[in-house]
Amino acid sequence: MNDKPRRPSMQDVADRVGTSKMTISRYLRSPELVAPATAARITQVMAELGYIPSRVPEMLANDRSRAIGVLLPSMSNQVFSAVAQGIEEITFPAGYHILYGHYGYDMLREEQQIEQLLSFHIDGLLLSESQHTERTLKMLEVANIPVVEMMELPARPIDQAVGLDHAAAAYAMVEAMIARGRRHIVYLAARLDYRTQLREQGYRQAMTQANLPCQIVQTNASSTFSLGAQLLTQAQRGVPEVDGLFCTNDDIAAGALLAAQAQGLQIPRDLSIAGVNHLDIGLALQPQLASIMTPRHEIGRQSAQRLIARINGEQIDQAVLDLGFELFLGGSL
Amino acid sequence: MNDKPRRPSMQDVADRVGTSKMTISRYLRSPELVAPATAARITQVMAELGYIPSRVPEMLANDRSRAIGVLLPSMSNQVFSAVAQGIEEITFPAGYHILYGHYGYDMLREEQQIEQLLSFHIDGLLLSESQHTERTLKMLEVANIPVVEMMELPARPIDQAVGLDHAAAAYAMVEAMIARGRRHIVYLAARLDYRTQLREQGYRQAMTQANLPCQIVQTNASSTFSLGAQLLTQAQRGVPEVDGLFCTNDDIAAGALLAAQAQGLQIPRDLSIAGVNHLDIGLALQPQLASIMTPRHEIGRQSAQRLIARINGEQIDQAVLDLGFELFLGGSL
DNA sequence: TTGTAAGCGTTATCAA
DNA sequence: TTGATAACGCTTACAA
Repeated sequence: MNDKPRRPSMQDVADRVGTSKMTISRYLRSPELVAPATAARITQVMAELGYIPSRVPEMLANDRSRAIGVLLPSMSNQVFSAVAQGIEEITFPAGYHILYGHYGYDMLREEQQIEQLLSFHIDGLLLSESQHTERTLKMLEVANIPVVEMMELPARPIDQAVGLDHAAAAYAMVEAMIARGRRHIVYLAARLDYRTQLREQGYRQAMTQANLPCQIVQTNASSTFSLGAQLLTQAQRGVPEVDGLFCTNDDIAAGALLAAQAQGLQIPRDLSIAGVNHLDIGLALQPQLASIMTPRHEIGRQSAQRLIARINGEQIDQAVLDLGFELFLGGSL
Repeated sequence: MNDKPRRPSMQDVADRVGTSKMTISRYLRSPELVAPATAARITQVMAELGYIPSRVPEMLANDRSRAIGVLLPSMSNQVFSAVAQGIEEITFPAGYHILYGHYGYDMLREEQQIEQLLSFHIDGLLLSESQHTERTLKMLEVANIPVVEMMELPARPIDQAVGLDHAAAAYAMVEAMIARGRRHIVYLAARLDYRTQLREQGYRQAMTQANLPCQIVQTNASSTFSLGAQLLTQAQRGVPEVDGLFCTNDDIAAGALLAAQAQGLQIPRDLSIAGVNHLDIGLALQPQLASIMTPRHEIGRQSAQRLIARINGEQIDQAVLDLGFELFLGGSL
């Protein structure tokens, strides 16, 4: 009942040219092996028909798709769009197509997405997380494709990892706040993913080391500017003497800063505020927001580079690559 | 030379179970047709091997992938992540996998991405733009798959369109500013995509109708908060008496608002500011940012619904669906 | 309840 | 310089 016309195939091109499909195939990979006259006819017919080669047979025959799966936690995170840009700077010239998926910071959805991507026979996989379900690990083991876990530095990576030490970064920032005389620093945490937890470790370590009490305000809600305002209020209620906020990201930090200013507080005189990732919003604020600068673009590039190297069968020297971080102190400390 | 072990196939499962692969295939589609004992063995072996079915043969045999391509302009735009969420609310229960691509607001990259997606035999395509290259149109015609153009209301859609009237929305907002006594309203435009141009039309129409001069400050740079600050400065230089800013999006508007406040200006007393999309940042500002509320989530849902209907061979009643908009006046007018 | 054979679009291999 | 054939993993149609 479905008499939908099929898209033109290599055979259709061959028929019109008056040759076998093998000649068309050959022309596409090594045009110099085809007689110039034939080649000319082929180009013409392909344009006429709007022929687009199918990658599907290659997937079937060689288990190779020239596609790389990339799983991002969200589709509206500037950090990960920078990672994606870094990835494509490497993969595009190398002739790979990227299949993106997102999983909303949810291990189970990550698992489903990986299953989907594997059913498309991807040649390699870039993940934005270092925590996975059992079944994810099993699937990746069986699929036997190169994998790079981005962002963190897992003790035992699936295959390779490229990232930075989030606990150390948090530690450094909180230490800088303490050095400026802040004593009642509260950690504002949202969307309790693993990186948020790592930052909590760094925060706790810095505070404990300075003999200061740890005060954490957290929620599972996802980060927004408004949430930053809410968390500020909660912090002030729980810790009236609060004089510093270390926020798990810049959205929370910016929201808290704007809300504090709306209350009439002077930043940083009355309250120090720091975020993570050094996004553009921090530069638009007055004072500029202190934040941790993360090498996200380079994480994307290095991850893609190392993934493609492994796809090509090269050995890896070191399984985990630490790309470090820097502090931007701005004017809010 | 490449003795990489292949991923387990249906045949591998069959061998271990001691049956033919047909029985495995049958078990996967209609378990009730397989003897319970056999079924039990199959489940067990599939788990042992970590078997994941390949969609590739189906693509080859039936030209059907159960995958839908979605092209977004960027991977860090909250508007489009809401669209994507709306899409998946429909496609996930319907059993479709989404293949995302992004094209950086560039028609040529859109063309390349479409070619890639078609090579994966997608069953349908959702686009975020209504302007395309000639070759894109040709490819889509030949591919003969359903297409929905999201966001705008093209006069002659490729197939179907779901969106809103951006010119009318801009007109309404500028009219509201004029009604509040603003006379020197400048349009701040960044990333000169088609929607930015449509908004310019609306702006011009409202200003002309009120016998006011049109003043436009534009740049091809992509929107950031800092850019909003820069464009404000440019506007002030070009139009010293400026008393209103209509901005092509909330990022620009928020950046301009913060910069204006840093200059000591009172919003809205000295300057009215409005944006587009009603993002969370606008609610965190003081005063809250006037903005155009766009039904992006619903655009995603409706687009997906209508695409799947067409994939299933249903007829379309109306080719273009207008989902409207509302104004949020906030406190910045 | 289970099995056999053919075919989807392309390329590697071998032959002409 | 070009062509014939087999193979990739799975499903449909048919047979047992």
